[in-house]
Amino acid sequence: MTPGETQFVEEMGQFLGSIGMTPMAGRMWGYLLICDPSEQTAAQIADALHASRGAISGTARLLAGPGLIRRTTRPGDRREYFSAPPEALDSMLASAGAIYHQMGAIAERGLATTADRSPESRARLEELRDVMAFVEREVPRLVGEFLRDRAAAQQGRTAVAGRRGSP
Amino acid sequence: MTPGETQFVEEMGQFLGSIGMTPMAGRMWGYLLICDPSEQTAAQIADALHASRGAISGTARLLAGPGLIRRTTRPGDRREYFSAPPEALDSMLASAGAIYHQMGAIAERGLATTADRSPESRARLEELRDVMAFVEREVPRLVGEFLRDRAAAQQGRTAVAGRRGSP
DNA sequence: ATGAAGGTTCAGTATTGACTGAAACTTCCG
DNA sequence: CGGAAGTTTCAGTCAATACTGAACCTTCAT
Repeated sequence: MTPGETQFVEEMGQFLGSIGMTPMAGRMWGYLLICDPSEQTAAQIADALHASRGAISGTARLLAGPGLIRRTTRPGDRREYFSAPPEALDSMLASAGAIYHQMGAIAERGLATTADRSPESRARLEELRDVMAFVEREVPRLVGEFLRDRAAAQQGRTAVAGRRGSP
Repeated sequence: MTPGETQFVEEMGQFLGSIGMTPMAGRMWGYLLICDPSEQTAAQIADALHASRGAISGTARLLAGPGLIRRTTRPGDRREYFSAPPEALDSMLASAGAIYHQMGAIAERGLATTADRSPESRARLEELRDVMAFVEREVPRLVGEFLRDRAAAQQGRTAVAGRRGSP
């Protein structure tokens, strides 16, 4: 890896580390976003990140859970190949949505346990719950829309690219 | 606090703790969502959460930064009062948006440092950047829309409530 | 079978960072 | 000016946890 790539990987590590994932998860995902070829073995990743195989193993499970990475195998090859698939972004936004869901659930439980309190007292929690419910409902719809549009645009671009360079 | 309220506060602490904030920040915010009266002094909060003054002070700065809590003062009262204002939700969603922004920025820097790589190699990062840009742009718009609608609904409900109970 | 290679698990370590509590600072009152 | 009330700062402690590395398990080739 070039110094710039190392820095990118490290930044992603710090970033995902700061929002609840482990730094190693960020590094591994970051590396899988820029590596060539796009599929890499555990040994290759461990080597590139100067990490132990144990860390890669555990982190791979962590990332594969919410679908951030894909694990593939090849006939006649006992190794596993990891990659950051295009669907990873959907998965990431989906798990972001899960956060809103959790928050809404906590608010709901809070409301249940303060059922006897004054309406003004409960208003804050009610608002929290309502906003979370709205975001949880609408954001996936919005993102789905975007992904559909982008897929269509991609198709168009490919068709144009096919005709490219023909004078 | 009742056991149920304590549990709510603790859940919020664990939750915000798990996504990058400190547990104490979650507890404090949770407490400010359910406390009565809605404005509380640092001493009251420290007492309710069995926490040190120092922790409350530091956490208050942490929460006030992104606007999750409001600090108010009263004439002839040297104490500061903390509360979770209605705008807190906007602020929260805004700082959630900041996360997408950060991610987009990291992707952008990654693209800058891999400028000489093949298009296929950079496609993953480009997609990440594009999706982040889209979410960062559209989600605040969506939320703004919701808040406006809710404000309007609130107004209507208040008018109806004023006529309530008159057969 | 036996061995090699890939993968997982887990006890141990090292580091991080959240919280405490005391001291210092600020602001207001007598 | 002296002091009391409130707040902030910070060094120190303690707990959480991310990572290492060795042992173990599994699968395939010879």
